[in-house]
Amino acid sequence: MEFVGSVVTGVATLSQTMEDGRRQMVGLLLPSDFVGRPGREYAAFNVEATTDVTLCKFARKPFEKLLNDMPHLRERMLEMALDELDAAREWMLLLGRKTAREKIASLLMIIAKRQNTLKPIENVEELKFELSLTREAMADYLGLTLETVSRQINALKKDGVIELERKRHVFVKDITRLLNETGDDADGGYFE
Amino acid sequence: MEFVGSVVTGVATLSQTMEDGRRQMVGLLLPSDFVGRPGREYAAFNVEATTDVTLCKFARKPFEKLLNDMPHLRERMLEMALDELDAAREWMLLLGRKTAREKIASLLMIIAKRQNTLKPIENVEELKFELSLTREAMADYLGLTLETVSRQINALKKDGVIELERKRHVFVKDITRLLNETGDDADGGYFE
DNA sequence: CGGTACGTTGAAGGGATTCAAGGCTAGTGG
DNA sequence: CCACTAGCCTTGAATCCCTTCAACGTACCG
Repeated sequence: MEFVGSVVTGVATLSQTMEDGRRQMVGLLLPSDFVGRPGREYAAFNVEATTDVTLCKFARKPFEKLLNDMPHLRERMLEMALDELDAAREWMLLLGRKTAREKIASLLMIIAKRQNTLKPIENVEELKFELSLTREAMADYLGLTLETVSRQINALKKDGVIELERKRHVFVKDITRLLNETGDDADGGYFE
Repeated sequence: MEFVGSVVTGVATLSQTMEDGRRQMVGLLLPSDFVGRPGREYAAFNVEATTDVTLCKFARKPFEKLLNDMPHLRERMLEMALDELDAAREWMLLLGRKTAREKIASLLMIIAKRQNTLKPIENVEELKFELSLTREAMADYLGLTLETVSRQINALKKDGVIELERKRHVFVKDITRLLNETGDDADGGYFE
């Protein structure tokens, strides 16, 4: 924990593991996300890269000094922390109450949103993106087993909600169709 | 969302509800917890009091002004947000990977910790506290049904891990015994 | 005393897990 | 060049934990 930083390219995960090996992902770090916690010596969670990652890193101590000198930076940090908290709470709804199928659909939407920078153009109805996670990583994200992830992804494919290419490339013809599978109300903020 | 504030006495909850009624609690607000989000007009989640609550509240706009004038306040807000984020992540492990019994044990520990201000006296082995939540609220906290909550609480009682008085008062003779039921490693930070 | 909110308990059913086997693809070394 | 291995993914069958549905118990209150 000598450093803090920001993801520039690649994907990393934040996770927690129980003694017997059960694992839950608690953070998905995509480009622009912040890593580390100012004002804390130790790390509470495991950070792992799932692809090659380039990081823009700062030594923690000088960074903390910087926080004091630049009020805007701290303002930004607070904003980011609160956004993450909101995301964590959405995630809790997913983990606690959604079905396996809804979980998968939700994850696909989350990844799609983040990768496409989400232009607010309302006419976007198609979507194409890459899953940079293995089935196991998805399972850890969603609180499922990798078998269930595999089955549900293929079920969505069989039902024509998504199309797959080489297991990792997803193509969505009709976004609202996928949106309806997430269990979220209305458009889930996708078009805002 | 015209106000922000801090809980002084009582218990409130932060929750999210799906169209069909499924509900997940995403925040448990106990005395000293902060309510509301500076810099945001609308509320993303429902806040409900589960007991009578006294609140120390501030109009949001002046409070935001205060944040700019007092750097220490913003520092404190950031710290609180990051602590909440850590708590949310522990909660995610609970929701995604723990069994019903582990969930109940974990919830009991969480409430116990917060109500007893947790003196770091290591000799504490007994514990007595009140559940200010209904079975249904616990279910919403844990991502279970209220029936499962009821069954698991009574199972813990039958196994001698806890004792009950009038359904809401819990007495724990042997804390480590309860701790072992949570699925967390070691002491879960209880004695730190 | 009826009504309501909260809690318990039983029986049946189902969605996800567990266990097991096999397929696909890329990289490696003979 | 081609087995050969390793990592990832899929699929089936059986099992189990939790949910669902239903009935009943209890305490409090007008």
